[in-house]
Amino acid sequence: MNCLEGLNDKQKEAVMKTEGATLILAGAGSGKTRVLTHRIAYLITEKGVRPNNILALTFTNKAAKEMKERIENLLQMNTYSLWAGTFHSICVRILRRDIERLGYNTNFVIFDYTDQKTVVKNCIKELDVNPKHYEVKSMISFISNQKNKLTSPQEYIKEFFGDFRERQKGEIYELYQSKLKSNNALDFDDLITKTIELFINNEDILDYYQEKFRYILVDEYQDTNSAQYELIRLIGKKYKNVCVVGDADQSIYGWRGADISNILEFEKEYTNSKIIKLEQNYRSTKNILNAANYVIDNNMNRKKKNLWTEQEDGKPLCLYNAESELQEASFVVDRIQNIRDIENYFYKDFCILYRTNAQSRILEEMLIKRNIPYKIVGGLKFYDRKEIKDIVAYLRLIQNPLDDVSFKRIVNTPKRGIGLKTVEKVQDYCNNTGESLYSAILDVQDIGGLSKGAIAKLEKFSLLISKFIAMKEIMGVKELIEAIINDIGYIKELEEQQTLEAESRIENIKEFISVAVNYEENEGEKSLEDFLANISLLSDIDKTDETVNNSVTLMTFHSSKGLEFPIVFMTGMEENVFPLSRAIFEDDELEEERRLCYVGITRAEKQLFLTHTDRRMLHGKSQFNAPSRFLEEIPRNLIEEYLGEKANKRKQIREGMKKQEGKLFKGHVYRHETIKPAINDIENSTNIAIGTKVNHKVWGIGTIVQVKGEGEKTEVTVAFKNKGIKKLMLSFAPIEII
DNA sequence: ACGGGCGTCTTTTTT
DNA sequence: AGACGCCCGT
Repeated sequence: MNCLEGLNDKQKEAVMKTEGATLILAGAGSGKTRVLTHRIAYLITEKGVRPNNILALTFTNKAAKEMKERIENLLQMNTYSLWAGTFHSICVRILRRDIERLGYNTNFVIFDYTDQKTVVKNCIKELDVNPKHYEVKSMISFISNQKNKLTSPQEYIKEFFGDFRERQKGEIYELYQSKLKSNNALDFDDLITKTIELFINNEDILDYYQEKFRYILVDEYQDTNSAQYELIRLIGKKYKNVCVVGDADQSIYGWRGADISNILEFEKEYTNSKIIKLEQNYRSTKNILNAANYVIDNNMNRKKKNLWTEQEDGKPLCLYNAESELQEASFVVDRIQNIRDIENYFYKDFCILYRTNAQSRILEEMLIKRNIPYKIVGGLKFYDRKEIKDIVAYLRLIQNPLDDVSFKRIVNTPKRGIGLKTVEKVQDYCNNTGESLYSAILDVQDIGGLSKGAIAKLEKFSLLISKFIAMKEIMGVKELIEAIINDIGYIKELEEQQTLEAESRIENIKEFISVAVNYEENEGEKSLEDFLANISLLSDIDKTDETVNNSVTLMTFHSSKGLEFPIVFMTGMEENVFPLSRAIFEDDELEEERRLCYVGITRAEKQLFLTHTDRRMLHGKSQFNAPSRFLEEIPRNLIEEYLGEKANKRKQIREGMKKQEGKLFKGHVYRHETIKPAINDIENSTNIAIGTKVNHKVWGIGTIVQVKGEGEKTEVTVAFKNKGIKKLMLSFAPIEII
């Protein structure tokens, strides 16, 4: 076996530079996964490193799994002792061993976003602060930000003691954290920060892992946040054999705390670090790669690099301007069918990308209508379905009886006549004794103020849970789930409803059981806690059904990171959609959108389609958006516009425009162009366009930044000098066009 | 305790 | 458009 076979010089260098810190700047499609796997194989065979001395951090569990499989193929040995996984799953593994040192139990559960919302809501209520001032969503991201910066609630409160609002935010954070602890629960960020805390407070444990993980590899390094950076720094401090692979141009998780400056920090932290650049792209045709290079070049805040390919020019990019999202969907599906028929591609070779999950619906409907098999990544959120969350809540309470959030979810699901008032009384009791809800109802007589009926019902419930806890000891996960469903009569209740919705819920539950079967067949360890951690740490990519074989893939641009497809459709290429409206006025956010666009383009191997529509239903309203600025950033000679048979009229209009403007794609013509109405209303069109200057009776001069609706209902958003942004009904507003 | 109905709000990406 | 929360009647 030769670990260097088939690699180019740079790749070889990256594989062989095993000692010391290495920063691999790997452009899109430059074979970084290949380098990582070969590097690990090289470490094992050539350097005699034992697999259990290697830690590989990946972005999804799927990537970890694939990496292990490839190494196994390369080396013909099993990689059981190699730790490869996401930051989160690796941290769970570490915490399961030693989290007791931090005062948690090793059977802790992981709280997802829904649980976090519940906890934050409780905190706001309990602290009796004005909920208007502290939106749940922004509190969660506030807390997440603090954790990623490794700021404790106490530190935050201390720092902002003088500022009432900030201090109160700190207090919510503090209460949130203590609630998590009393529930014996960790949120996603805690998995990282608690591991760091464990290391910092326990030198022996840190030392153990420093010795264990002598070689560390980190994939998708551009998307790590400061906490993750700190974690790597701690573990790697002793041997400094840290190899990170990333591409700053593909950093798309800034909103989640990912920090590109980690790349700069890396060079500072590891003074003798070696930087290796992989710039040859093996994935895409010249046309596609050029388009990507041109687009990303518009980002000011970036190091130039030269990504090149030996491949042929390939087909030009195909641009399509639809009237509506329906027409857009129908175009995409037409092309898929057509190309598959004529050019020998399979359905699995196609991928449809969009900016937001909400855009998938129309595409799905069209695919169903035309009988094309497809799978959708994310969006669907199988594990967010009520019926699944209910069953999971049972499992969580069984595995961690301190979990009050799950307790409250299921105490009256299915209906047992235990209402809010009763639960509140138990909660009051618990607030005094410090017990968990489940523990309190074990001695339900001790709780004051409950009616006889309530006591009986609670007793029955506590017996039920106790029984399940006993069953857990002797049953596998699948068996346990089936026992629970039978016992509580969940499916029976649904069957009685006899609705389509109930039917699909039953289907989902069956699907969930097969998830458990799968888990028991494939996973080495088979505990309930491991099962639960497993399902909560799955990325959207991990969750997609691998068994659906030959189908078109639909997903967001974000989910597509790290993947590749022969033929890619980038849909919804419109201002306010992509880039998203809120990113347009923020330079940083706009640049991140552009990187996202770059990620999208570079997914394509052979052919790339770009579609945009004149009119799109968004949030229940018709919107007219100009074509995305990213389209203008692609040189015109790389693009061929698709004009279907119905487009003759359109073609004439466009030809006319071309003559007028001289060029269609040069400069920012589109954005200042009159909003194009749907063809049939052309007679009714007005001169209102984005960029039009208007004079308002009261507010003076302003610029139109958005136009929504049509006809009498047209609503314009105008940015006034010094007066801010106002929404106006065109038909009533006292404005005139300047 | 529970469910229906009405009004309000919000609009991203996710481990 | 859709989710969510609140209120009221049973």
